[in-house]
Parts: sequence; structure tokens; C-alpha cells
Amino acid sequence: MVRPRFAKLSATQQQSIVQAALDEFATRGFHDASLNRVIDAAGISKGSMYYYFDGKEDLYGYVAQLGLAGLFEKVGPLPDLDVGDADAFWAILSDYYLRLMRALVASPQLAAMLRGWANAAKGPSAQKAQEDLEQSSLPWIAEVLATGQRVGAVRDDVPPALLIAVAMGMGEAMDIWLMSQPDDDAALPGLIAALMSMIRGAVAPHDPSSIASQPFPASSRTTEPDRR
Amino acid sequence: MVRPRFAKLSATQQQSIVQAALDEFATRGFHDASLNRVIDAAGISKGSMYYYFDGKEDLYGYVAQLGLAGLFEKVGPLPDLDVGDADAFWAILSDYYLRLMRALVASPQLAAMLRGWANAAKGPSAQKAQEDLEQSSLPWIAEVLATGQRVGAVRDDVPPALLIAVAMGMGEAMDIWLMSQPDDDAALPGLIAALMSMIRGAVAPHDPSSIASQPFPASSRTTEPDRR
DNA sequence: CATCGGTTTAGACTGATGGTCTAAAGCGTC
DNA sequence: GACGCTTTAGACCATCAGTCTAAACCGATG
Repeated sequence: MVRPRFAKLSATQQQSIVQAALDEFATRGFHDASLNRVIDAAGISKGSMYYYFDGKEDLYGYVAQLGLAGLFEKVGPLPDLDVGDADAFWAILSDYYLRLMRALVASPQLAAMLRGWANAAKGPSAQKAQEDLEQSSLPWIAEVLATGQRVGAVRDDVPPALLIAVAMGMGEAMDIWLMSQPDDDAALPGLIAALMSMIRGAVAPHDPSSIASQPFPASSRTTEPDRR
Repeated sequence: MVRPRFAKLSATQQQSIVQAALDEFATRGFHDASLNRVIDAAGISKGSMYYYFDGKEDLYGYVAQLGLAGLFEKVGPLPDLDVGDADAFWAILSDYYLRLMRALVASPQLAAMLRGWANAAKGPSAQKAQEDLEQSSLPWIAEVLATGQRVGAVRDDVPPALLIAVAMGMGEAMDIWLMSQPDDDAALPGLIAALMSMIRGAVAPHDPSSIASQPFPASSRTTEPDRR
């Protein structure tokens, strides 16, 4: 944990450390960030750094938490969701999420830092390996989705890249969850069925009357076609 | 890329290297795996290792791809999905996924290795920092889900832990996708709406007649209640 | 003012990492 | 047997996160 001593530092000194850490973590991700560089940039000695923080993770945690706290302060607390029916629930949640993301987009450094925790954390180098691995599964998924759209099993009101990203996110979460379950072979089919019903729910076309979602604006279909 | 020279090695020597790498990566995750240990375990010299592989990521990529190839060989290719209506599409996909996960569960080392790429990769140490970070958001999400269930906005036929895992996976994917988009403030509301409609689709109760999902077996509700 | 004691800083040091490099050994071919 | 390419060995490098000791600082007390 952050040592309480840190709070006793002068505001400017606190900020120079936090800023140095933010810069480093945001640009290089957690894994490739160098504590030594942070120390240099902050203009303190190694001894001082370890006097204030338990280590790299501790520093990251502190800075991230600080950033998040600022974010939530800007956005305010989550409104009470228990005020009406399901539609009201989703409307409130949607609005809050929008405000949150707007605030996050407004602080690119924090965004980069948070994004980098699990992902860009694998620095520029290790990312290549993952890309290679994903490259083999990505066309696969894309094709499945395309087929799904053809047979009317998959919605087409959302940019395909987003559909793929979310589907992969779901898949990853499910895989990890499944792998962390006791391998009860008998329970597996039920679990898989539940998982697929969730994916289906997310990805299947919706009855427009039951879900009042405004149509997706075609303008922002400029979704990094270069990324492949 | 794996140097072609590697293929010229004797099968036993190839296997000793692959096995050593698999052991190391599976037990310690990518990040905490030590190439030096793999080299020792495989009984080769550093020079040889770097003569056959470009580096750590390369080795990981090769071993992972090898494992995946074996998996898909066992399971067979994805059947043609374009054979009927949406229901057929989902039925085929669901069945294939089930077979895939069964095969994966049957090879725990490969499972551990893949799981460890992004997640357990952060060794025992770094995990704590992430837990701390998630700890603050997890109860938050859990509460939102609970409220959602109360107002009928969230399904309750799936273990809450799974619901949370998948919802967080979706959220993470969306956040990263959103952050990687050009910040077109005007397009944001439309995007968020699309995202929320996907989450809603995944997480909302389904009309049982439209989605023939077998009810979730209450037996396997033993989903690590200790993890909190 | 002097001394004492806790707090803070400095930075040398440790053991480890992934990766590089050079020199030698192996070995097939002429 | 000698040449020349392939393969191996392992010393070496920069860098990393983290430890540790000794000095500097500084307020309180005599």
C-alpha cells in the first residue's frame, strides 16, 4: 500500500512523482514501464521511491486509483437504478456509461494508462506475438459473424469491428471462467448453453420495438480499417 | 518467427524443448516464465535457443500455436453454419464450442498456458494490484446486476459470477474499443447506445420461447463464492 | 547551542532477466 | 585432409525491480 508518508510530501513533489508515473505508465504500459525511469523523471532517489511506495504495482495502483477517483468525481455517483421498470434501468445505466466514457475520453493519459493495464501492458514487443495468435482466430470469427448475418442470426446495426471486439471479449471472459471452474463434465453442456444464449442475446438482431435503440450512425463507421 | 532450422532437429529434441516451454509457460504464465529456465530444462544452450527461436514471444507463439493446432485437430473443423435459419446457426455454433471446451479441459496444461497469456500472466505478484483495482469495481457491478434482477432487467438463470465475468469482459472490450476510436464526441452517444443494447441483449431475461436454452443446472452453482 | 532520535534521502549493490556475440566444434563435400 | 557452412557453447551486456546501509536532515529537549 502507499505509505502514508507520501501524503506528507509537498503538493508539488507529490505531483511530480504522480505525473512522472502517469507519463511512464501511459506511454509504455505497466509491464514495459521502468521504475528507474520514473525515479529519474520525478527527480527523486530510489530510496525515496521505495520509502513512499511498496513497489511498481503499488505505484501503479495509487496513480490509477487517483485517476479513477478524479473521473468519478467529475461524473458523480451512479444514480439510483431502482426507480422503475427494466427500460428505465437500462436508460439510466446507458446515460451514466456515456458520461463516464466522455470523461475518460477527455483524459487521454488516464485512458491510455488503464487500457495499458492488461493490454498494451504487453509492450510493443509482446503485442506482436498476441497479434499473431489472434490473427489466426480473427478471420475465423469474422467469417462466423458474416455467415450469421447472412442467415439473420447476427445483427448488422453495429460496426463489425465492434461486434468482433465484444464477441471476443465475451469469449475470452467465458473461456477463462470455464477454465477456472472445476471440470465437471456433466455441467459443461448447461454452462455452454448459458454462455451461447448470452452471446446470442448480445449479438442477435433485436426486435426494434422491444429495445428502443437508436440506429447506429453510419458516419462513424471509420473504425480503423488499417488495424489489420 | 520460428526458424526453419528447428524443424530439422530430431523429434525427441524438438519435443524436449516444446515440453520444457509448455511446462514453464503453463505454470508461470508468459510474463513470469523464465527463458533461462526453459533453456536449462530443455538441456540446450542459450545460443541454441536463440538459434531456433527469435526470442521468448516467438517460443510462446510457436508452442501455443502447436497446442491449438492439436486441439483443432481433435475437434475437427467448424461445420458449415450456412445451412438454415438463425436457430440452426446458433445450435451448430453452440455444439462446436462445447466440443472445443471439452477438448481444452482435457488438456490442462494447454488451458493453463492460454489462460496465462493475458491474465495469470501477471504472476502472483502483479495480480494483487489488479485485484485491488477490480475490488473497487466488482461490488459496484454486482450491485448493479442485483438491482437489475430486482427490476426484471437482468436474467437470473445464470450464476451471478458468470454474469459478472461476462459483463466485465464485454465492458473491458468496449472500453478498449472506445478508447481506440477517434474521439468523435458526436458519435459517442450512438456507440454507447449500441454497446448498451448489446449488454442488454446478453444480460436481459430472454423470452424462453424465442431462445431454447435449457435451464441452468443449479448443481454447479458452487462457483467459488470465496473468490471475493 | 549541543546533542539526541526519528525521519528522509542517496545511491551502491544484488540477483535476476532477455538478448547479443564471438569463438570453437561438428560435419558434409570436394 | 582441408575448406566452409551449420550448429553449439557460454561469457557478456544492459537493464530491471528491489534491498540495504550510511549519511543528511531536522525538530525537540537539555
